[in-house]
Amino acid sequence: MAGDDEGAKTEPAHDRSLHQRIRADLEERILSGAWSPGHRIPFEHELMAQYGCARMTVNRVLSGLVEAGLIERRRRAGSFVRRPAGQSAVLRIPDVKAEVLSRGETYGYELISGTRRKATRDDRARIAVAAGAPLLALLCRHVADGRPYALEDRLIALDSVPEAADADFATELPGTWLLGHVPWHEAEHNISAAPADARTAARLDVPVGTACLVMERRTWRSGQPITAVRLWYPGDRQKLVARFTPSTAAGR
Amino acid sequence: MAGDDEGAKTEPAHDRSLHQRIRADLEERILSGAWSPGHRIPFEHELMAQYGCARMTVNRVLSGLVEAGLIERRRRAGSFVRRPAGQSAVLRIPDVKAEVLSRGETYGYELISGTRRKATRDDRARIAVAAGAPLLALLCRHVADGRPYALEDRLIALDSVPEAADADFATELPGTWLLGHVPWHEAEHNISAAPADARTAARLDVPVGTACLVMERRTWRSGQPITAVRLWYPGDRQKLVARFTPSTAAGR
DNA sequence: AAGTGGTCTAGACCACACC
DNA sequence: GTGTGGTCTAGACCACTTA
Repeated sequence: MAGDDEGAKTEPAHDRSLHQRIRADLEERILSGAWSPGHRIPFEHELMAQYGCARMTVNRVLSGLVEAGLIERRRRAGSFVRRPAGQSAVLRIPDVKAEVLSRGETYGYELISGTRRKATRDDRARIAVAAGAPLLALLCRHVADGRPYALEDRLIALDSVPEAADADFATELPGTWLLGHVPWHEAEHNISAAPADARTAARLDVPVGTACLVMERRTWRSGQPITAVRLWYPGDRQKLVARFTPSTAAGR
Repeated sequence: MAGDDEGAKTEPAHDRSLHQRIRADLEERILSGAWSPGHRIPFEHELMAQYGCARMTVNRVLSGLVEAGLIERRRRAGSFVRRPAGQSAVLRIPDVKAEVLSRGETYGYELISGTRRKATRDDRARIAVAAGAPLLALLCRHVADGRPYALEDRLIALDSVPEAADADFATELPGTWLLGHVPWHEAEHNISAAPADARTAARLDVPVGTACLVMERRTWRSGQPITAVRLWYPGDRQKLVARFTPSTAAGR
């Protein structure tokens, strides 16, 4: 009969649904090392018997473990604990304003310059638009507690986002504005360290040559470049934090 | 009858399974902006009718979209396209050897020093062990094409990984050895920029003050600290690359 | 009260890999 | 062949939320 899942209801078991409990059970065994990499975990029909549930239920759990990168499955052979491949991490990059406010500092923003121009050779190394395509080039400063916090050097492809030409970036953050107008897009981040050149150092109010964290982000939507932004953070003021939890991040 | 999924077999449709095609359909609508944030997507029973399939099938798809952070669901109300929150990215941090080899350069490794000591105050700021707990402190150099590539400054908690005392880190990479002995663990990464101090600069063969990317990683397993490592990369030689694909990374 | 999603069942057919 | 996972069905009961 449908619905009379014995294991699930006769034992309330902390409110979690059956598949969540099975998932937690298996994850615990894998992450604790009780089942080390390469170990063959029970077949679906064995888990069905152990938990007294339908095959669909254990299948759902195992599919989730595959998606999380914890196991791999081979027909006829079974399911196996994966070896964690390399190190992956989920890096959260909040927008600069939220970042400053979360540090309990006051936030300020200034548009230093905003110009419209046709893509130069240098621009095209940063953002993959056609030669001569119209771009909006912005330079802004983010300020925390009155001190320069980060310098933002951004290009926006006007072919992809023509409305940007009419936006007022003196009052609205380019990143926020873009998220509102082009909500979902792919992104690639490049993080490196570089010494501040004379102009950058002046704008950040740090000595020339100060080690800076440079975050470059290029985003596009279905192949169309949207924007390329370079953020300069004086190294001692900024840290990027990333957390890695095996069950969340796939090691694939 | 079970198995006679009309949509799936009468139209082979590029080999993908039914739920994969539904998933791709919905994702395309969301990511293209056709369904913008806040939009209510069809109810499960409507999707059942549209695709001529069982409710379980569309439910599976929608659950996947929730997990991917693309939609949120509310009982009685429906399912809604989420607004992408902040910027998240999946950062892959390969082990240094793989990193060098993937650049097509030859890889070399040297153990500069390896000492066993009781945790000092400074150590305990980096790795949360008890005062006086035994630590293994390693200093190693990674070499690419004969040039110093990165400096690795690592602490290993011997209380958590006693076998590390007997490992030969002159020949075996500490990171690789640890992955083999403590396969799954949580990690936290801190990425910043700093100028190379005199000793670091000498070991990396760069001028003092060179902007370096400093990656600090602390890992533990069920609360037990395992290792803390600090990797110094001369800024101009190293970039961390992260990609963000909405359907992969949850914006939660 | 009604309608949504959340979960689960007990089957089924199929593809694939190994024997 | 045989046994595994991959997928799908046509129901079902329940919890929750909104009207």
